[in-house]
Amino acid sequence: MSGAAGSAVSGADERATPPTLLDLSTYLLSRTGKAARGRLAERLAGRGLRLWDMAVLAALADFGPHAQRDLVRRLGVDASDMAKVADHLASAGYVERIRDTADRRRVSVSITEAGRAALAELDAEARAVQDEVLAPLTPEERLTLHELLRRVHGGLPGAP
Amino acid sequence: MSGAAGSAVSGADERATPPTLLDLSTYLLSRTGKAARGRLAERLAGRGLRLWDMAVLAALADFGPHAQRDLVRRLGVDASDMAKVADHLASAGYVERIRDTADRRRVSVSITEAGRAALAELDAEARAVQDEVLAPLTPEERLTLHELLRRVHGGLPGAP
DNA sequence: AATATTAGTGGGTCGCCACCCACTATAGGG
DNA sequence: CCCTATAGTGGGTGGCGACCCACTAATATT
Repeated sequence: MSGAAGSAVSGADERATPPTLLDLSTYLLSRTGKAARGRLAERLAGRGLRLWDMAVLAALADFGPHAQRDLVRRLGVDASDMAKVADHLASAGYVERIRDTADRRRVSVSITEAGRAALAELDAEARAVQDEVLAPLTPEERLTLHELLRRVHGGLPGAP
Repeated sequence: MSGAAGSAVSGADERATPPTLLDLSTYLLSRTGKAARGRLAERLAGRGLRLWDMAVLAALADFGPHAQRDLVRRLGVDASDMAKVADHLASAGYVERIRDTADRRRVSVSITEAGRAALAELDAEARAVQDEVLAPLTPEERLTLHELLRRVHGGLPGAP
């Protein structure tokens, strides 16, 4: 090959990301976020679960039983999709659905012991992913990052 | 409603995100990243472009002409998809494709003036999104975040 | 009692993304 | 030359996430 035609690209940094992109926090956020999401999703998939499943379990564990419509509001999912997630979690034995006796249209969803156990494991998985992804940072830096991200997250539509 | 059935959820924080999730940097990263990605994609779509188009333009602007296979290696896309992106960019007049005379299998892709102009605009869009998403942070904090993300990004597979 | 509203379900669409395969054209090594 | 490898292309697949609509059951409204 040698010098060959008009193709530049010296060869050393053949795989380097364009600085134009690296200078964009937007890009970095999107890229690292995707990596985090992807890896977590992969691990959850190993257990037959998806990200929404974990979110629902977390909501139930943190705030107690919800009517499905409340889960919908809290998590911002489509009601129809929520029904499917609830169905899936129920068939896995992680949540229990019972008709609300006061308003029989409603279905109250609550987490089971198995669900709590599963959530604990999912949480561990998430932290493992975190350790992978944030490997280049010191513990203090991770804290800093976490706090900054929390503020950014708080500014997004759908979180006070 | 009153006490009613098992439904807890006091009512005030009905839309709050579960702390179990908020405590995970993984989650925050994924969430904020998705927001950034989504908004940028939305803006690019307004110009008939996608994220990969921008990445390719950036690579060409930053490193000069590439054979398609080099773009594939640098950006980690599938060769087949790269062909489509190149095709799309060419038909928009943002890149020029010429057969490499030395190795006629190769197609050398280079950015055009129109392409550079477009990239500049895309960059501006990206920065606008950045301002939106990072609104809660001070300029110094944004810098800190950027640096941390850069380090994290550097640790991901595909960037030395 | 008639009507409107709400909760949950089932079913389907659409766009995106990543991936894979078959195929052509060219190049290079024995 | 023959055979293998490489560059690019076209076409197609499968998963996923978001969304939307039609429908039932139950509740509120008047």
